[in-house]
Amino acid sequence: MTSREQPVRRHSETQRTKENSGTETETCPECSGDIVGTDTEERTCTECGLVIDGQPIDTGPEWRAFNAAERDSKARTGAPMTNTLHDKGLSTTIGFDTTDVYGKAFDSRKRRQLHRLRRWNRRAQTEHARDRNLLQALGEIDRMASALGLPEPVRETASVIYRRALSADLLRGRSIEGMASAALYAAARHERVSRSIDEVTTVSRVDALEIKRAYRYIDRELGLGTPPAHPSEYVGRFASELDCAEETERLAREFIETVVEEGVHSGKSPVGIAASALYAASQVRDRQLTQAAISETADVSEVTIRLRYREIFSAVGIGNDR
DNA sequence: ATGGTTTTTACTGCGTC
DNA sequence: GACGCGGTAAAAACCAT
Repeated sequence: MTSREQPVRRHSETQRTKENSGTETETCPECSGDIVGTDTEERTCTECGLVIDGQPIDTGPEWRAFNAAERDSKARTGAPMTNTLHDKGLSTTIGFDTTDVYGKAFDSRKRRQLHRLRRWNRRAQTEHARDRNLLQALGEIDRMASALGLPEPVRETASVIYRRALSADLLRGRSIEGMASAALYAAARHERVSRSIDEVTTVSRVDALEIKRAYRYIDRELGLGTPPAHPSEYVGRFASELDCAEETERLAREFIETVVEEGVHSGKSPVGIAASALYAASQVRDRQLTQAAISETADVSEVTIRLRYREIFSAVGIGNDR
């Protein structure tokens, strides 16, 4: 202990700085030191030891229980509210007691009735949950699709995929967001207007890893058999984003055709090939595009572009005469 | 988990404007 | 000196097993 006497006084008036700014910092009225402690315990000043509002709130129960059964019988509250359930956890559940409030056993007629009630109650709830789930997911798909400029048929396909996943019970423990993103990603590839995972990520509320995981899961479980993305699916967008010459884009597409026919592309990322083909084409024609610029818009490293475009050149039979 | 392949990161050096 | 490019080694990511 320090030799300094710690003053213990009650003081209910506190100065609050930064009134409405998220993190609330309190300052001691005596020495303007920092106040530590939460509502449930004593709050004290770190500098002078002044106790602020020293009447902690006990959030626990006011009764005591010595075993689980006793706790059950004394507790008057249930599970906390949650937003992860469609009804915030506030739905009715029909218990499994076989006795009425007086402890008298139900007759068989009553028991059958209860059984029916339980069943319909459960059905109504899960139907409801599914509807809400679907509604939210379809909304998300729509939003992301517009953001990515994907046409109507892709949204259709995405909804179908999502519905299939839902009815196949693939949603357990997975986020609606992630699943919706994955469904959209898969749909775009099926409709041959692929977007990269990275692109989907930019408009999704979940990260790339989750989308990837969800995608692989539904692709496998639903037997989607998603075809590999063709490099030329990316060329158009990259070209317009870089606003390069029409002719360069056309040449890039030619290169890609050749490369694909030769099979040089297998195993390599289609995005990288598309980017490199553009670079290669630009080198042949006007040399307007830099590796850095393409790397930026296509999200492919410059190294990869270098590696690929050399392969492209040798595949299309362009020597080192640039 | 593992191992093979591809991609990225980080860095260095060269020629040009 | 900044820029565009090439090359390399090592790390990281990816993918099938």
